[in-house]
Amino acid sequence: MPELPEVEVVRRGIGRWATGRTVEKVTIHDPRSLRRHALGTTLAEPARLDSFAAALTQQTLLAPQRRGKFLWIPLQGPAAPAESASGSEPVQQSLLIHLGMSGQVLIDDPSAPAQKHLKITLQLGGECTDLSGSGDEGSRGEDARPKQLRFIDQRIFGGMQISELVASTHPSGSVPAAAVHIAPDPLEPGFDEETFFRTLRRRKTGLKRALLDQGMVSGIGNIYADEALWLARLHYLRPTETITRAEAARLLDGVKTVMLAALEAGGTSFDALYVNVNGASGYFDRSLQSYGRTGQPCRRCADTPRAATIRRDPFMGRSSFWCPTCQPRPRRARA
DNA sequence: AGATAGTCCTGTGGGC
DNA sequence: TGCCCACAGGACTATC
Repeated sequence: MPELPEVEVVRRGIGRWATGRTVEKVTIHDPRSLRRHALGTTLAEPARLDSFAAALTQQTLLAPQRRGKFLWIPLQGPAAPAESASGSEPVQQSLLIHLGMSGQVLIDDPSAPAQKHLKITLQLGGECTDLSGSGDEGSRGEDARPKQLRFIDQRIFGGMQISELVASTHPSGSVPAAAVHIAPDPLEPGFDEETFFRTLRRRKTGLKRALLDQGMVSGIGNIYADEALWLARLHYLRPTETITRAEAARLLDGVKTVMLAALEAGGTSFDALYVNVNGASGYFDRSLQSYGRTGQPCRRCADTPRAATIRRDPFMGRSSFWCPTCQPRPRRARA
């Protein structure tokens, strides 16, 4: 399940291989991946899909951005004839991508066979202008060959849409309108711990529910929520209004620790034409401390007199994993 | 405002 | 072997 680290790996991959390239052709293999595109407009279905292709065609892909699990590519139109007469600021559009549960983005050779769950293909021309890639792979000549950006999604919880950029505290200065309700993520330079703490205290809900609320803090999914809570030694049902400043700091520390570790494990794995994603950053199998470890010994208290095994509780239609010794259940629990 | 339930999907795996 | 069903998950909507 792609959470923040996996999305960041994808962002870097797209930046390395697609920045500066121009969309020459858009193919929609499955319109369900555009479910959220042009929502709220009165466009009839065929026109709605056409508007996606039209908004992208001949646009240049600028450096991709991310907030939480939301990924977007700002678009730049063909050099417009002097339009300053109108005086109004042109609206800048972006291609907004969410990977959902099973989304992948690949940069592929056009001749590569279609993947089983291929949903959208962008034919890319031009040449990649990103200079951050290591010089040893992807020579200039290779970068100038036609490529395809492919969106693949087995379960179709993810999708693409065109969304206009609006001013924001995001480091890039803007976010897509369709993602304005998403809070800053803990790895964002402007993330404010004090705001996080105060928002948390004002809530009257359970700690994990708050962590999963993307409007409160973004980028955290079910897996990393459990891992961060384990690291911070906090129970997932702790009422948010009882969290102390020190506990909030510990929690954020846990969130950042697990995300950075996953990023390190997954960030090295993407290679030339395969912008890896799909959750499995390589981190999952090896380093998880609580998630999915039902009945297995907790690695922290294992050698103590109170050694416990990881428990699994049903929670919000999914599961919560926790250690009864390290994360004692509060007297007053709150879902 | 917050809680809850329902919706969108498909592959996997357990039970029989 | 094969069928059925529960389950997994993020984000959004509707309803209370």
